[in-house]
Amino acid sequence: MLIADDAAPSRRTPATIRDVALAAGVTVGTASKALNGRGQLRAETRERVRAAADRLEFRPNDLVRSLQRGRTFTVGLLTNDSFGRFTMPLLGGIEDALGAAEILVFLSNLRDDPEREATVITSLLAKQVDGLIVMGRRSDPRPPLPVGRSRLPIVYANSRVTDPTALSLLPDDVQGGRLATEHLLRAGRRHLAHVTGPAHWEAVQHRRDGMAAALAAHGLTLPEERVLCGAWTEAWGYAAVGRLLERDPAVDALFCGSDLIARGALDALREQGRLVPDDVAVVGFDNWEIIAAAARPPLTTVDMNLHDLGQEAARRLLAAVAGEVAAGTIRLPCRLVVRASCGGANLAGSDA
Amino acid sequence: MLIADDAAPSRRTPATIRDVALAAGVTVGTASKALNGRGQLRAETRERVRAAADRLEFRPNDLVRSLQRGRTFTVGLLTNDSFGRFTMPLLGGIEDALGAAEILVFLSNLRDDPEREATVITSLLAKQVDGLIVMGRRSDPRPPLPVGRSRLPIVYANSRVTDPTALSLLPDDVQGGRLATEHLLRAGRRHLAHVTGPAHWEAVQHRRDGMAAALAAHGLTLPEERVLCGAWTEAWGYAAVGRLLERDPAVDALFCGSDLIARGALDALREQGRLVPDDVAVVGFDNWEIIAAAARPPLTTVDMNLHDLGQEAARRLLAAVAGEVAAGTIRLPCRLVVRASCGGANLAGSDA
DNA sequence: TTGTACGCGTTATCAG
DNA sequence: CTGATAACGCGTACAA
Repeated sequence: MLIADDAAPSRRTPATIRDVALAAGVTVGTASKALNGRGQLRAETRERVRAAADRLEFRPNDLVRSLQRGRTFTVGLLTNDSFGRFTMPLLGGIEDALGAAEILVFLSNLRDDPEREATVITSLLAKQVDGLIVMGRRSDPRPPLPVGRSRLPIVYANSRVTDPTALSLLPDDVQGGRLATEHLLRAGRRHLAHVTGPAHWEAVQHRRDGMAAALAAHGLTLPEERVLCGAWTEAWGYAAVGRLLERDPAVDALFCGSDLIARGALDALREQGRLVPDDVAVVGFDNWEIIAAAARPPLTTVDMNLHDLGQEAARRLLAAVAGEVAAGTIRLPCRLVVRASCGGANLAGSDA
Repeated sequence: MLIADDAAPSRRTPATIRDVALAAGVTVGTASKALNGRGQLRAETRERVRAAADRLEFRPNDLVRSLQRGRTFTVGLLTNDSFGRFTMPLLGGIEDALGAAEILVFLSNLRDDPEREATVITSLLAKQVDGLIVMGRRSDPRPPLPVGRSRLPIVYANSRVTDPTALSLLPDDVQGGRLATEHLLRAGRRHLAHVTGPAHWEAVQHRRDGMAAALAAHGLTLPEERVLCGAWTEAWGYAAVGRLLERDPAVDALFCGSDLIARGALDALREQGRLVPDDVAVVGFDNWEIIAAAARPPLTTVDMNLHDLGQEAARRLLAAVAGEVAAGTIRLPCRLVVRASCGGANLAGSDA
């Protein structure tokens, strides 16, 4: 039964090392050595094998390599961000850090569906991914991933977990809030207000804390009534500014919890006849490029450096794969992107 | 040297079927049968094996299965869309169609970098993906993917290719343009204008053609000067409306080539004191939810059904994997999402 | 310098 | 009913 298969080099099925060996007139073992530069081979033989491999477009099957090495050079990226505006920059950073290592990323949108989550994780485990990077909501900490006893390295990126032994990377929202506020102060503003997202979000609290701290450093306070918590939407930004200006017309600067909120705020300000930045300076948060740059005026905003965060997450994951253990929460600094909504770019520079 | 390994069930390394067999006191082959429901086994044996597998949290290694079956149950998704607003809905659809089959998606952002493209494709091929779905710019057709002679099934989704033997799925922009225009006509408008993206984009031409066709069906024409081609940006939408109203104040309806353009247009209209939808009705394109819904007024717009397109792409890919051959360009219908920018929703209904 | 044989984890076939 | 063995594609000691 085990007659050697048809000698015809059928192009339908990808060439295996056997085909190459056959074509080069050597055995499989020799072909392997020739292609991997191992062992002692006559240069002529090596060349002959290489030529055959080229001709046949031979590509070593990574499944086998993975099987042998016990590593697949793949990682899973789990997200719940259906719009992708957080996923894509992260993915970019991850790919940058992983690309060099020729590691590929399985991306799956869990859509907050625990059932999907379970099946996807099962598949990912079966496919022997080297590790997992988990993104998620940043409001309530999510339960640790149900990976059973598997030793799979996991990094939580831009998401919180209830597991203290887990490693998670988050933007430093406190510092981000400080950054925005200091910029506003440098612009000479003294009556700052804050329009932001739902109060229970940790990020909301942190950004506010950062703002308060920066103000305190200048002998200023952030009165309760100048902090408006609502939703992460344009509509809320618009509505909030209406209320704010009504009860506190002296406000000369606005720190918004997101670019979308800032867009709404800018609209409201314009309609109320307040000039930005002359009357009111505005800083956003997210640096959602396509939104912030198109604002009128273009929005100065805080960038969470998600690309870098992705890179760092991937590096940490690689380290974990290599056996390094780490736990806890790491905060990565944000960065201010100066556009026009706070006045000339001349105030930039003296950032941390 | 080949002493059977330490009997201690070390938890560090995932359990293999050998561990299970050992624990259940059977051979590997029997264990396999027990777990897969194959062959004739005594119920007691089957149960014993299952119990052992459970206890050890045994998970079959997909690498091996893939190796044997010649299929990995993975596909690659290649994109250049760095914002992810087209990628994510597509990914959603793809996962929906693939999820049932327990297929996972490698996502890679090529970033229009041919070098990256080459290495990623090499990796993907090495990892033996079952197929590829390629997204890309829809302006100039991209060259076919450099996959050599490999028989890898490829579907181009929301992107054009120069290869006539390839299969590509695109939104039906002509129909989309018609949809938008008919809606405007139903609203009683007769002086329509079109503000859209760069003239050389095929999508721009198609949407315009659809618009012209719908108008023609009502005995109307689309004069050259009421079509403004520019960029896919808010700023262009804003600027275009300025020009348009100046030279043609009678315009009572605007079909915009994208939601972003529409946002810019809405801003300009508001500032010129034109009421939307009373004075001018506006329809956008993309249904970029977060942008369109937050517009003032909320934007009626054409949805490209990218989720469905993703699903269909995945199904086609699966069919191709199964041996079915297909080529050509398939256009999938768009859908109108009615919000407030054209007046009451009462005009909806009689769509194709 | 090259060939042989084994192992990676699993399934399937065939023998017992 | 269960066990042994080949095979998937490749790398690698070890033998020749």
